[in-house]
Amino acid sequence: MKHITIKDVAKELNLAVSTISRAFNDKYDIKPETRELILKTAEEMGYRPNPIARKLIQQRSFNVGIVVPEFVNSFFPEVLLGAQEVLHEKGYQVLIMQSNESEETELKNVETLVDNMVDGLLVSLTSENNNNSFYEKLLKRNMPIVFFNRVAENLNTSKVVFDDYKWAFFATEHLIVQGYTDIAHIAGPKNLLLSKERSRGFNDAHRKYKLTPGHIISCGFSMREGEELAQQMVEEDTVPRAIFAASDQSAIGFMKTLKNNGYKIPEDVAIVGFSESKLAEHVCPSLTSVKQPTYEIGKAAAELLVEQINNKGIFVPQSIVLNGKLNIRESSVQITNG
Amino acid sequence: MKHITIKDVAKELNLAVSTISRAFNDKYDIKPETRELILKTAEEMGYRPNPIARKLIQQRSFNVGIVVPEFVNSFFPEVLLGAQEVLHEKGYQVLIMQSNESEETELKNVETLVDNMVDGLLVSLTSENNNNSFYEKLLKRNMPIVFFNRVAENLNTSKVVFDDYKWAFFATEHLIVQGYTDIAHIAGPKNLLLSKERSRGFNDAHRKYKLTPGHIISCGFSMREGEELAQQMVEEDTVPRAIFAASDQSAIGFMKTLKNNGYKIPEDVAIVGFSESKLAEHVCPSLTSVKQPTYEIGKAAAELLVEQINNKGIFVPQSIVLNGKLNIRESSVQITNG
DNA sequence: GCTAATTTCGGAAACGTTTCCGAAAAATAA
DNA sequence: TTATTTTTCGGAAACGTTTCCGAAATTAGC
Repeated sequence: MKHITIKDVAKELNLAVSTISRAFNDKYDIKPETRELILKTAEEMGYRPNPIARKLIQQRSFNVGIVVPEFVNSFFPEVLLGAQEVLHEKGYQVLIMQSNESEETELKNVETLVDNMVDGLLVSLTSENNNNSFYEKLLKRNMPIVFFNRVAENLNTSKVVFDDYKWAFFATEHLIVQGYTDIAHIAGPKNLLLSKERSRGFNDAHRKYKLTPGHIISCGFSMREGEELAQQMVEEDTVPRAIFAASDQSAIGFMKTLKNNGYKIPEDVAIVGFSESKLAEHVCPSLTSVKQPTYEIGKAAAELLVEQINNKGIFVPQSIVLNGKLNIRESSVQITNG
Repeated sequence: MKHITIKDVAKELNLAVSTISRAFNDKYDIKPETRELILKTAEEMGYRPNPIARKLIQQRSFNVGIVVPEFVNSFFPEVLLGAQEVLHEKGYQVLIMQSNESEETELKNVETLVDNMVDGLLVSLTSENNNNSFYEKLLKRNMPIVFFNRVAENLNTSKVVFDDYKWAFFATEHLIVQGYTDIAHIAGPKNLLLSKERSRGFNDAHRKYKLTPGHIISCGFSMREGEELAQQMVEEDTVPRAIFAASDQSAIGFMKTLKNNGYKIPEDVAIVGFSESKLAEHVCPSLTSVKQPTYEIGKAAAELLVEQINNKGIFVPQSIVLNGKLNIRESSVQITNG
């Protein structure tokens, strides 16, 4: 690929490169007519300023990087949509990388993005995450970073999270109110803050009703892991009367295996999930789930980031906590009650 | 963000920058000991060669750009996973952009990527696509591009596609064989080649059994559009006995609206989808669908691309056609037959 | 020990921009 | 008109690399 450069335009018009540059950068020490002329012939020649060279000289790129742990489920893509909208609006291009739930590739992704001089970073941690010294270093060097959804507790920067505690509480309460007392919690990966928060909500809901909380079983977010857990419980005959799962995926996997083993949902066991995946509404029976404001998470995170970028790293870290909604569906409604 | 540069390392060791550069580029005109020394102190100082400067001088980036029309459904993310695997293996970093099914942002995305000096492009067109002169120009300038899944007929470059014709044929045949004769086809967006191929398969399957093909109704890929279509058919009382939809999303939307209007699936109308979304297996009733080899599509496309990159644009365009599988489920099995 | 061949390194140009400084040109003031 | 201010533009340095060319240092050949 041969790129047309500013020099080509300068030669064509018999002007200095600095003049061409001025025409493109809207500086006011250029005569309007020459500016028009330059812009016109540049357009004709197919010239576009090379952002690589621009980055090098300006030390800023108007690119921001986003790192997500995965994107085969619709959750993160939806967040990305929100982030992308505000970032495009403010003139940033968005570079997306995904870590495949591996901390190692997560770090590589961040390094690539930093090396490519992104102006800021939006990141959601992998479930493997347990060492944040890398992020600490970046933050010390004034790299604007905001974490979203899967955040690290001890990092001193802006974050936008969902109110996991509250909605785990409500989801559990929904089961309790319907008369269930034997409720187990399929928790998320241990090192994630959101797993802890959801477990805490689960426990506190029990406390409110003076019940002793049921088992909390740590589990991954995937459907497969939900299936395996269910299989194990079926074999050990320890299937509880109700389940509150930390993800829709594990909830659905769990439900599927239960159905295959002759259990009826919700008659035999009631299930509620978390995160409102696309599946929840369409699964049989449809799955009660907590809906997170995905799009808004992305928007909020992006807005905090541009603020950080504009303030060149001097800022007060903010934490935004967003609200959700419990969508009650078939999988958790007590039918055989009276 | 202050970056540590090659000059800093040179100063620290009292060497010329060119020497430092040699140490990092494995050239053989450097003494092994000094090389070791340089690498060690560079590591200590936290120096990493700036890829921006590198791109500028080398005119290549070891980045490839991928642009997809959307990624809230799992199809494209899965393709991306495959592409990413082979590209990482070959030393490329992957920059992902999504076009939101808008041709305008698709073009902007491609421009951004080109401006950022990606070495090659993997693209899947938006459903709006109807003008490929931009891609033609790029190809003339020797930009390596391979299209996948949603390709343009008239562009002279490598493509990897699914055998849409064949599997649309099989899917339709599956319905015919079970005794259905009144089959409608919910087709995809008109300007997409894959829509035409799927319609052609639909027609030819009818021909094989000497049946006159049913209605072909053009429709988007989304669930909402499937719902709207169904609603309209219900009101006009033109609901056929069987449906072959060009996407799972539209199939599921269609099915949902039908169910809400008292139709029974598959007793009243049989449905088969296309693309094997995550939903197909979990929906009620579960949806018969054609499974595409998403991961393999990504891998094949990526391999063709690196080949093009290595051959610097001098290559013979290849078209790879991949095979699939029909997953037969509840939504299409004729029960009330005897 | 001397020349010749080889290895190892430094200097400088280049990539495509932006930006600073100063000079030329134009506009204004006297 | 001349002097002064303002506008408009050109030249050159800078960003952080790589790469070419040549010079110094080392090794080999005799």
